[in-house]
Amino acid sequence: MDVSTILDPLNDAQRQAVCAASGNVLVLAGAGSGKTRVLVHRIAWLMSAENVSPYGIVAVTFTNKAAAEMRGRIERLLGIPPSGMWVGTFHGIAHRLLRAHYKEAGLSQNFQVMDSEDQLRALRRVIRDMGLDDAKWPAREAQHFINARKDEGLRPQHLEHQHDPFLKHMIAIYTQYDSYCQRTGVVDFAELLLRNHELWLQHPEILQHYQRRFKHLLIDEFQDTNALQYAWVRLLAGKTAAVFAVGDDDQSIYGWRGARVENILQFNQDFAQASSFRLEQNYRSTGNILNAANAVIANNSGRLGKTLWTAGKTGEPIRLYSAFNEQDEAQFVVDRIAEWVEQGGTRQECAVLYRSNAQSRVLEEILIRHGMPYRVYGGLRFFERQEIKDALAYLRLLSHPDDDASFERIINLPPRGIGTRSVDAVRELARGGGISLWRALHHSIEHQQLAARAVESLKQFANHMARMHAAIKALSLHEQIEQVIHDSGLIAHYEKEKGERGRTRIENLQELISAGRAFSEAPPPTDSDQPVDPLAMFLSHAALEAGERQGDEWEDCVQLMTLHSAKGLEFKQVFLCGLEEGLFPHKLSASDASKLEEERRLCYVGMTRAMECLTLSHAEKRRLYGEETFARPSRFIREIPVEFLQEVRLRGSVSLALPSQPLPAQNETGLRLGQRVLHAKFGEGVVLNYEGQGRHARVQVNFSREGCKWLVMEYANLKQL
DNA sequence: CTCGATGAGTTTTTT
DNA sequence: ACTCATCGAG
Repeated sequence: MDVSTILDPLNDAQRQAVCAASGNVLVLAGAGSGKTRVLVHRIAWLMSAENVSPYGIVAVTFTNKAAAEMRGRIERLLGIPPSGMWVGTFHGIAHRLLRAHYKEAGLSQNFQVMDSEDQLRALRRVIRDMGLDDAKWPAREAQHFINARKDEGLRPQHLEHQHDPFLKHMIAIYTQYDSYCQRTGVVDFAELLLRNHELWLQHPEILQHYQRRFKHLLIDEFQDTNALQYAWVRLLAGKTAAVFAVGDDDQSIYGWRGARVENILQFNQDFAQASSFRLEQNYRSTGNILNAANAVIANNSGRLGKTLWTAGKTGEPIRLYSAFNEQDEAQFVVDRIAEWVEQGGTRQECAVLYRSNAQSRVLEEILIRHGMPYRVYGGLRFFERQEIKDALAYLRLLSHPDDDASFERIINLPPRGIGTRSVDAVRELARGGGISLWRALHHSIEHQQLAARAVESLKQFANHMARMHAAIKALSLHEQIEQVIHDSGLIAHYEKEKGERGRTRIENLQELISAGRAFSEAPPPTDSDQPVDPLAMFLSHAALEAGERQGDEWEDCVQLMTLHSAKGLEFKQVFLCGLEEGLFPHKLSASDASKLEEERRLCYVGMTRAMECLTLSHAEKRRLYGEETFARPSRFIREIPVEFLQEVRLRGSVSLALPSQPLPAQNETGLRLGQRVLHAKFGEGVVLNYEGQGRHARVQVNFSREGCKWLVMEYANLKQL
């Protein structure tokens, strides 16, 4: 392949990164600077200029979408599918490895992957079985605790309770939960990675095999890696593989779920002789948008420091609208979109971004009133739907009878006269004998300790499952699914559900059959020498790749989504709504400087989604949790220099008469956000916010001892540290 | 088993 | 204000 095809479309900085001498490379790539492009071209470069076999390359991403996108772009660039190369998510790759080495990893051959909902149900079960009060020990909390520990690579035996009763319980639940998973042959998301990591540590020969094979590791969105993922990369890379990591510290918005930006800083120390490159030329946004975004993010401390620039147009100023309330705000946004469409734009070029999902409702109402089609991202995905999970539970139980969670889900669905009493009896038997519910079911039928009618129902269920098991044995995957959906009685069950809902449920179940057919036509690659059961693979696929959000993609729709889900996307028109203190930055992040910085990065991410036009809005009054709340405009608004802003005023009169009103000046307090200060009485603290000017200026300081306080500058007498 | 009352929680989300 | 899960009564 001609290298000019690879290098010609790149700018200097990109080309330098792509052609960097073989070794560890860190690319700091600002928003819209061609991050994925560099990754893809690097792979092509390795293959053509350095003669690296695709067999020796792994490329890791966070989402299935990103992995699919990358695979597609590699294929387009090379002209052939990159067979032999591993391109996938951390979890997808870990899953593939565990399937190949399930024995050494201590898993059963048909082990199943649990999604978060399954995990929560499992934890509820475990907590109840431990005889704990589930009101006092909420499963959610345990779920967070366990996932966070696993993401740090920690097992219960690594944890110390330090005589803290809370920790003591959490560790006990963690222990019980692990043994529940082991017993029933299920693995949660974090477990995939942790198990894989442990597999490598305990079986150096397996690790060596992969270290010898994979000479090049490429990692996307490196700022989002958590401690375990980082350790996983280090282990796989060993001393010899070359790691090519791409990320942007300014776009780290997942700290709250364990992502560690520090991994970027750590890179140069942990990966020998790493060279780093910066991509700062932006190809997406206008000059005004970039300058404004740069100004906002400049308020964060501890950045690696990048300044985006563009060779493109300055563009229009950023529009700012102060709405009276959230209806007014939504009305404004929808009117601007309507204008855009009138002038020949499309709706799908417009994105309305907000901090929290609850904000979509008012926007939707107004959009509906205008008859303007829209699409809300987020919400349930295909494989997460109730009816789909019901059908999958049948399939899982047939594929893996020890899967207690699936057993519990369908034992009385559709209702078949097996109530809590009977299930409790089966559960008791299972616990006493240390066996699965499925096996306990047969015992309880034989022992006849239950009422005759209950035993009869149990017997019928057991026979029913056995019949289905025999019936689907020789069938192809989609026939198996079809058979089970009908035989299980789920169709009949959901037909009874009245209205639209029942009908869509049935449609979804039909869709599941098609999903099965599509899956058998394009099965994922495997490495196991043993024959793999297509059903087991399909079930893992369903858990690992929950499928698309809602459809309607073909229609020209306005795009509604949270700032988090907008990461990685771009739109000509971006509307950033609800820029109010308390909402964005969110009040739950208000008392912690590092959380505030994450909010600011979120704002930066949102702003840099815009290509041509960015519109900001805030409402003076908003109904929140059923209460009218008044909020000041977000600090992020006044962090934008006024020369890039234009206030939009409606209702005719004022708009032309007054020049755009300057917003509260940049910083009248002489203090920097994040600045450490000393107060005579409250001690040391960090400046979080300020408002007003001159004598009336007030600052918000988070004191390490006294917590958050607003102080009047004139009297506070703060000393800078 | 289904229905309605009651109470808790309500930032962001992928795998 | 609204959703969602759980629980007791019919």
